[in-house]
Amino acid sequence: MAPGPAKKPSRIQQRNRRRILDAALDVFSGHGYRGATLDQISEESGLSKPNILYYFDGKKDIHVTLLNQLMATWLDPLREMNPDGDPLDELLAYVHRKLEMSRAYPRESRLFANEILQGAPRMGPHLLSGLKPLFDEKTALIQRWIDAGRLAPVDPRHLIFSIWATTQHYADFDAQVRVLMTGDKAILQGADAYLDTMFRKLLTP
Amino acid sequence: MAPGPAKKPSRIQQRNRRRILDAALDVFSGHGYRGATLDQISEESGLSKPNILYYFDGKKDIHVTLLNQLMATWLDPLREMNPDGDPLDELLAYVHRKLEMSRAYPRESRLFANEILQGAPRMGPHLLSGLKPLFDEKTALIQRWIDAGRLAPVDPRHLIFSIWATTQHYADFDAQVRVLMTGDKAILQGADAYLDTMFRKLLTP
DNA sequence: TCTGAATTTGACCATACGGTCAGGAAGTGC
DNA sequence: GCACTTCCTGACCGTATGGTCAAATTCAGA
Repeated sequence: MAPGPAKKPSRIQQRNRRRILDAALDVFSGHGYRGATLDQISEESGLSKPNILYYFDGKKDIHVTLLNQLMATWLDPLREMNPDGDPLDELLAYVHRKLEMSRAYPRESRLFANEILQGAPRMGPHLLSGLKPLFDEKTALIQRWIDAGRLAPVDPRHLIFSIWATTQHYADFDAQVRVLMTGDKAILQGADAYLDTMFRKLLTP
Repeated sequence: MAPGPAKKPSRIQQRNRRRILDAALDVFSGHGYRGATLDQISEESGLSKPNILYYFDGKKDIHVTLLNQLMATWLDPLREMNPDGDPLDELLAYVHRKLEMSRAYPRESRLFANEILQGAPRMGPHLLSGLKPLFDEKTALIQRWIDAGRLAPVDPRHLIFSIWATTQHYADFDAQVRVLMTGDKAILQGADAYLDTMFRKLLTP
């Protein structure tokens, strides 16, 4: 029987569950759900396959756990956008935070991209219940800023999309970016300056 | 023995190879390379599994064929950027063509995204030999336009990245976009107007 | 140190997968 | 109609995969 949810996890449980999830993040983000195997996760984590299944109810359970963890922190940058701040500053800060996430958590970005790319079969409800409300809230906020003349008039929804697309591109398409930017060490730094210019010009009233 | 490359393909061969590739595009773009199975391609195409292996040398052969076909047409919009045209017009037209590709060939876009996401294991050389030269050529062209004062000064490489990211986003993250834009039928039309504004403001000197 | 619970493992299972093969069905040219 | 090639299929194979289980090992508290 897998450790029930009632009792608090021992130190061993914490350590091994973390190991498994870390290895699984590597494997799932690199091969997609179906392409990932428990044996790979086993090898990468250093735990035997049956032992992994002692800590998780199965492959799907591991994947779902990862996606839940991800959703919990992935939207933080958007959540932090402050209605009382300066609109342009807030949005540019959001772009910056989002790009920083690409740098710090590329595997998480790719895990998410894989799931969406395949039609979000294991995440559809989460998107609707977790992401949609926040998205609606923030697009409404941006619209209010625009109506008040504090931002240039653009469709807030497409604005958010373009921020996500441009920032996540550096993590998700890393293999391509790397080939095309051979020799340039400071890719993300250049991206930061570029995106700042871009969104500043777009949004300045 | 699979049909050799020496003889011209019969009508049956043309039809069945096309069927297989079309089905395979569905399956590969939706599940990634490892996640796709010959049985799925078999069912989707209406051809038996051994028959599929009569036309192709194996799963890998089908995938490679798709990627080659893709590369041949995928870069056309970029290739068409005319050095003698008006810089701003050329770039905005490129954005428009790229977005149109997302609308017309979403499966191809996702096939490509899947491959890059997983580190381009079967496409790395292609990127270097096919994409890199074109990328270098066009970024150099844009830089010349900038040096001549005909475009606002931005990093041409990040400019291209941002065009790819924003346009392909609507195909690759379709599942997410659909959830967040419930009710809006004309998503791509709105995107077209938004991106036009965005890049116009960015690039106008 | 002893004891019961938590942790770990080797051996095993059913299924699914990519691929093969011998032979049958269907075209094609004469 | 006949012969020859092309096209197609059912049955099969070796391997990989997700998962199970009984038994062994380790751990934590008294």
